Amino acid sequence: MTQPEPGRSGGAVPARPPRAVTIHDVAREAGVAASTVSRAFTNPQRVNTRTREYVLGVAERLGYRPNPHARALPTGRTRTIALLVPDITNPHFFNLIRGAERQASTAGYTLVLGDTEESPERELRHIERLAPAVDGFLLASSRLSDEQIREVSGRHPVSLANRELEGIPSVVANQYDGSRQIIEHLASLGHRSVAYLSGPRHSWMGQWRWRALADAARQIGLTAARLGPFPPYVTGGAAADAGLGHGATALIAHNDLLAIGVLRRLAERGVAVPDDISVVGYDDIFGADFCSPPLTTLAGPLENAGRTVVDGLLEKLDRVPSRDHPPYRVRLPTHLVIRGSSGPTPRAGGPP
Amino acid sequence: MTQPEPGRSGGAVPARPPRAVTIHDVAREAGVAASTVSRAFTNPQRVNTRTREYVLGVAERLGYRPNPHARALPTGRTRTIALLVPDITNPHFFNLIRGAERQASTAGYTLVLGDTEESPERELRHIERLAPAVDGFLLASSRLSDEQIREVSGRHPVSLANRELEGIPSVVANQYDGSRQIIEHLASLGHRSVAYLSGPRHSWMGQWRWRALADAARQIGLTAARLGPFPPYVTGGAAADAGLGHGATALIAHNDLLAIGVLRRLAERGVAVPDDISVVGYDDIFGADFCSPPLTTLAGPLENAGRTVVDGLLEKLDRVPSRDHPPYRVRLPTHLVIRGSSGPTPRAGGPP
DNA sequence: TTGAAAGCGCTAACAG
DNA sequence: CTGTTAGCGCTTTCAA
Repeated sequence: MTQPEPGRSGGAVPARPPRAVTIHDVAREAGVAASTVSRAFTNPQRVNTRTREYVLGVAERLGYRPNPHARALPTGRTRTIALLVPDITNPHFFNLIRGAERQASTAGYTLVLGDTEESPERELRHIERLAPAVDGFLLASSRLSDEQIREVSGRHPVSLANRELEGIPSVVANQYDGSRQIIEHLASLGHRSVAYLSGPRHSWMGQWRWRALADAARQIGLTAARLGPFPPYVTGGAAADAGLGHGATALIAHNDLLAIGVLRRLAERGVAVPDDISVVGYDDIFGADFCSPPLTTLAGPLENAGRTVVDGLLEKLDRVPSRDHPPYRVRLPTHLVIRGSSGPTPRAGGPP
Repeated sequence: MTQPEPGRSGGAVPARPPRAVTIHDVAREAGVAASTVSRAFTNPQRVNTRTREYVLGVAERLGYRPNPHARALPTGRTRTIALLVPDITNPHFFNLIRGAERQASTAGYTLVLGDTEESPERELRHIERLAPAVDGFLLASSRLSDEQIREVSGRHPVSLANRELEGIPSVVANQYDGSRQIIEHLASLGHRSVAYLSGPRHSWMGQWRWRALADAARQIGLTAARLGPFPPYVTGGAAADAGLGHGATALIAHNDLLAIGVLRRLAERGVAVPDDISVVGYDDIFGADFCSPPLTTLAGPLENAGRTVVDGLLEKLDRVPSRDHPPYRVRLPTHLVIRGSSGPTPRAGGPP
């Protein structure tokens, strides 16, 4: 037997009128004009201290909540921002999302989340759809071209994570230094030939990683090959076969998801890690420390990045439009977490 | 040298007026009244086919986008829903979130995400804050009491995931059957004494899990103890010590996060899994298949649950208020994924 | 310092 | 079937 739906007339709970208390209710109750109530909230210094306090008290007592939509209409400001990520289920983004959510929430903003599923078209469609509802966009690991991002940025406030573009606020983990750390680590272990298992063709980070790896390899004097692209998921195990075929002694995967997939495939093939081949990833995602062997990977401060990308956008939103201002651009330090998946080069012959 | 900010006057890109095209622009251009344009979008059948098509064409050409805030004002409907989860970074929720985001998006709704960080107070605060901006709430693994949920549900449309409450739409994975499967699996392996490592005190799922485990254990004739509560994170390794101290031959963790933490602690202690002790988890999260040993765990269709919880809410939102309607209540099937962390009971003596 | 009044963009009666 | 007219709740000139 189902009990009566609460909030319906006739139920145990008295059906309060669903209409929320407005600025007018407060005004009437406080004996002032609606505009004064409005000011008391949005421009406190422009109303007499005593009236303000009184009005605020009445509002409190009546349980007044400003209606964000009504507020958005005359001001054009919604106090909502959108975060678009290519893959909501990729652990890489978890902490980024959390950081962004926290920072937005702290600043009194609401965060809406969009999953672009690695598709530039979907990304644009999301932007299009969300544009009238939000004050700006946080684009994380955007799959758009530079052109497209500029275009979007010309139309709406934008802040970038894992991507840099002249004149647009951005935050990235320092992949250049990080990639060098990887190469140095591998070189110190005796490796002379490494392969980079690349991710999505449109991944800006990926291009950077490869460039940094190649630069460092050249300078240190070992050979680096770029293989792929491979899907940046644990299902990208095929990358392992490509790596094996290439003959490198160390595989550097586009991200940890792919690295874990590679680890698996290698295990299936009976290839020992790190004895036969070393594997390194990027991101230090959840799981990188307990896969087997635990993954050597480049870690970045993701939650921090999430907060920072929000800062970049808010800074832009609040900036006085007339003043010229250096664009907000942040590079966060990375560090190599050395675990069990990287080790000395296998010796060509048996023991001496 | 920084290039001029796009969208500023003086930049290379001409600064288009930021004012969006409205219903009036379309009306003027099409030579009809604004209300006709409005109807063409929201009530297509009430406008002459030819005018409608013409108007829609003009709107298209002008790049008209309805302003959701303006639309929300007279209707009270925002086409936005909020999803609140206790821990954004818990992989358990990833697929739930994705499912919800997809379903919402498909239905033309926008999803806003809130992280309650396992705190009932924060959960209420989020609801309070978001209430004027959304049409309803999706509460996943809510940490609120039944009382509190009823109260919230009396005030706003609510749909529940991982929780059931009379008269409120809900979706849960069938933990009862699932827990029985776990007990049967363990019993078939020869275990006679198991311990449940419990999670948050306010976890409704947790209480269910324990109840189901206890029932099944009693019926099948093995003893089950409830230990804890322990934090439901990988950092909850202390649960392993409690389990060891208790002397059970199988440990059933509140969730996979905790189970993975237990696995780790056990490894540190030199306790072999499953030879010395078996470990089972709940959720089949990302990583459960590649931790070591891979985790035996109860899997549920999370993405499906995400879609379903959205359906529950939309159904409620669109329901004719006057008609009595059976509450939308779904139980999704679960299945036990048997991996390497569960095995036969250790024999008391050595080999015979 | 405060009030009156005019919108923000859209919907929804109500006439015609 | 379509146009006119009020608002939705709030902000923001403009006067007083």
